[in-house]
Amino acid sequence: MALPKQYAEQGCSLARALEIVGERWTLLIIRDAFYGVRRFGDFVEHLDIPRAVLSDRLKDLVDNGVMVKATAPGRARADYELTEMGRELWPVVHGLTQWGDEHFASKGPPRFFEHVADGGRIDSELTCETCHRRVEVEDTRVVPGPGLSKRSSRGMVGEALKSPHRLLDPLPV
Amino acid sequence: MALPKQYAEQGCSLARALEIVGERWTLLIIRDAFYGVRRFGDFVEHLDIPRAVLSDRLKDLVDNGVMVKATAPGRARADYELTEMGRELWPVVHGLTQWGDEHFASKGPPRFFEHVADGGRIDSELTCETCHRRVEVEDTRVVPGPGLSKRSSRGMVGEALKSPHRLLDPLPV
DNA sequence: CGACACTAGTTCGGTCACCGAACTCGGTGC
DNA sequence: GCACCGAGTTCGGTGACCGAACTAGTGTCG
Repeated sequence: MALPKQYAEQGCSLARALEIVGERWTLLIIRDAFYGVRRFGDFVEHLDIPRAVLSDRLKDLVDNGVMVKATAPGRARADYELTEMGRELWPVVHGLTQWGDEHFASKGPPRFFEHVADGGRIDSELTCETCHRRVEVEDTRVVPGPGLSKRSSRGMVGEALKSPHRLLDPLPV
Repeated sequence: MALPKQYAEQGCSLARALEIVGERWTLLIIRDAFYGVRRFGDFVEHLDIPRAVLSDRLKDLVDNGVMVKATAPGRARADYELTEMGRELWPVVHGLTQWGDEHFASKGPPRFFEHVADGGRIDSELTCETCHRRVEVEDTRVVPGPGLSKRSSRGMVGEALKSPHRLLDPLPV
C-alpha cells in the first residue's frame, strides 16, 4: 500500500478514495482511459510515465476494481478498460480539468467537451449548454481547444486526440 | 516542484491541476479547511500528518493561491483559509468523497452533507434533494452519518466535527 | 520581570517510492 | 528456427516522506 495507513483509518471516504486514485499518475491514467487509451505502450507513450510505475498503477487499479484487463477475441495482447466504478470517476476528472482550465489555461482550454447529440458545450455541472440536460460520459466527446500545445500531440496517441473523439471509444489501433 | 515536469508540459489542465492539488495529503488538507480547520496544529492533530510535510504543503497552497495565511485581528497566530480559487475545489472534493462513500462505505457514509436552508440531503450533483436547487458550499453543512468510526473523532478537532457544522465556519477555538 | 507553557515551524537521519535505462520473456511474422 | 515487437521486470541512484527531537517566538502567571 503506497499511501499511509492513516488515510484509511480516518473514517473518511475522501481518504479512502485517495488511497485508490490519489497516487501520482493514477488520475492521469484514468483520464487517458476516458480518452480511449487502452494499451500499455500507449499509456507509456502518451504520459511519458516510467514503465515500472505504470505497471504498478495498473495492477492496483485492476485489484481495486477501477479497471479490467481484458483480452479482446482475436487480439494477442490485453487491453485495460474502465469498469463501471471507474467510469463513475468522470465527474471528478472533469471537475478537476475544469478547475485547471479556469485558473491556468491562459490561452483558453486545451480541449473542450461536447454533447455528442447536439454539439453543445458541457459546463462544470456536466450539463449541456444547448439542451440543458445532464450528459453522461458515453455521450461526450473531446475536441481540441485553443490552448492545445504542440507538445501534447507527441506520438501516435497525441495525434489521434487532435481530432474530435468520443470518450471511452478505443483509439485507432 | 514535487511533481514531474511532464505533468505541466502535457497541455492538459488536469495535469496542471494535479501539480497543485495532486500531491499526497493536499486534498485532505483542503477538505479539512472546508470543515473549518484553520490552524497548523489542528491540521497536524486531525490528519496525523508529519509537521514538515504539512509545512511544505501549506506553503505550496499559499504560493499557488489556493489558501491564504492571515492573522485575524486580536489573534496571536495566523490562520490558513481557502481563497475563492480554493473554494472552487468543493465539487471535486465532494465528488471524490461521494465516490468513496458509494464504493467503500459498507456501514453507510461517515458523514452527510445537507442544505442549511431546508435540511435536504445533497446529492452527487450538488443538488438539494428537497428544494432541487444547486447548493453552494457556504450553504452546506456536514452531519455525522452511520459509518462514522470511533477513530475519526480523535482529538479536539474530531470531537468538534461530531456535531453538525456549516462548511467553512471556523471550528471553535 | 523571570520561569513556564504553548504553538508554529525546522532539522535530521533512516526508509521508501520514483526515476530512467537496460533487460527478460512470450507471442508473431518470416 | 530466428528476428522482431510489445509487455512487463530488474536495478542502482535520487529525492520525497517519515517520526522524533529541536528551536524560536509569544502569552501567562507569580
